[in-house]
Amino acid sequence: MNKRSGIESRKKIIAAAMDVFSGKGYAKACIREIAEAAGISIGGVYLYFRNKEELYLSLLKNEMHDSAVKTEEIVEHAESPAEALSKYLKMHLEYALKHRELILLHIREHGFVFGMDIKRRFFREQRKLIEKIITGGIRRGEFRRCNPRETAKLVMGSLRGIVLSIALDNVVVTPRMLNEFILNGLLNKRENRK
Amino acid sequence: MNKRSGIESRKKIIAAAMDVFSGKGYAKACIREIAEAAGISIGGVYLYFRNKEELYLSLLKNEMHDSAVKTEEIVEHAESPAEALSKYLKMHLEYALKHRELILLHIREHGFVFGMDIKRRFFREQRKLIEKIITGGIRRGEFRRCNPRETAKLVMGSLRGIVLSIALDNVVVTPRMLNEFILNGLLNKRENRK
DNA sequence: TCTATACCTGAACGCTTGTTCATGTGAACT
DNA sequence: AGTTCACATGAACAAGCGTTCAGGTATAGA
Repeated sequence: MNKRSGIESRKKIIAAAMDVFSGKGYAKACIREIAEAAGISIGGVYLYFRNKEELYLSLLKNEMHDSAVKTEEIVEHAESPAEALSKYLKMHLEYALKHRELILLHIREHGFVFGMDIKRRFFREQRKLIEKIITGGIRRGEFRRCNPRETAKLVMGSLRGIVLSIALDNVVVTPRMLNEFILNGLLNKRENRK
Repeated sequence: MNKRSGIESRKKIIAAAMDVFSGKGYAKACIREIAEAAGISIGGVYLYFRNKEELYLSLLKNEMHDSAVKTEEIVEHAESPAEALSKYLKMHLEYALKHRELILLHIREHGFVFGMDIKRRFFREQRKLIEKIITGGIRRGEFRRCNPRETAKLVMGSLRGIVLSIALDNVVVTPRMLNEFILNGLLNKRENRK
């Protein structure tokens, strides 16, 4: 392992790119800024990544992998569907608070189509996970009857909006609030009006 | 009113810009494409709008006004808070299905900060509207006890995510599904486990 | 018809950005 | 010390885009 290995440089570029892309979006992030943040020359970036797009996609893939591992793990150990969903939501929220980079998966870089397959896969897998939880919850009588697939889509859509609001607009949301909202909805079932 | 009035040209530019910005986002939309779609010269666009940013902001303002008028109207005539919210959600969904342009208000052009005051105002006003509905619903016993302000934020965040999913990813969501989701949440209150 | 003015055009300009490539350097090996 | 090769540099290039501006035209009024 020689001293001037490219491995370190690659890592630096990835870290810098993650920061710049997360903060500025794909369009406004420029390779010069990433290179500078990485302490690498502009031409040096191209020793490791064919182009800007490939760099971005590389980050997406990393992020997706990290995220997927975490969510499966957490949900695997829950005692009930409601708890599983709670943990899922909590994990996602906390991750969003600590890792701005998550928004790369949630955000839709308007006007750019590459990476859509990755993002779609991320959403599909997350949706399936939630669907599974919902289906289990219905079977156990914990969740009301509904179309698990469609409902999972709504949960994912909501989560996306909320994660984006947190990451981009500094909205404050606690896991408990979110949990209450998703699990309980708005109607007052105590009254049992319907 | 002379024949070669600038009024028509201005309208054409606005219509074309709305289409291009909605479809491509701010970064990828270019003045040349807008000019061509409007049937106006590139330099002609600058007779009416000082620059690209001003054009975009002009669209935001129009869209915000249109949207606000519609929502106030609909909610004003509802018989109950639950109905008001249902109508609000329905209107928003249907509008999103028919008018892609709505996403200009919902989307966060990552990396661009102008227009944020407009978008924030839009969100604040919508949130207040929803908060009012929720507060009324709680008072009437229709909605469960919760913090109306925080919950309104969650409703808005969710709606944003869902609208974006519809507009950008062609997710299918019916007003009824959304309504059920927001009003009922997931828990099975029939069981009254808690 | 002439004049003034509002509307209009599109080539040119200047800037930015992604990318390339000629050149250089450090490290390891002989 | 000389050689090789992986890593690295940054000026230069080309393309794209926002914007400008010299020049043109249509319209209305005198």
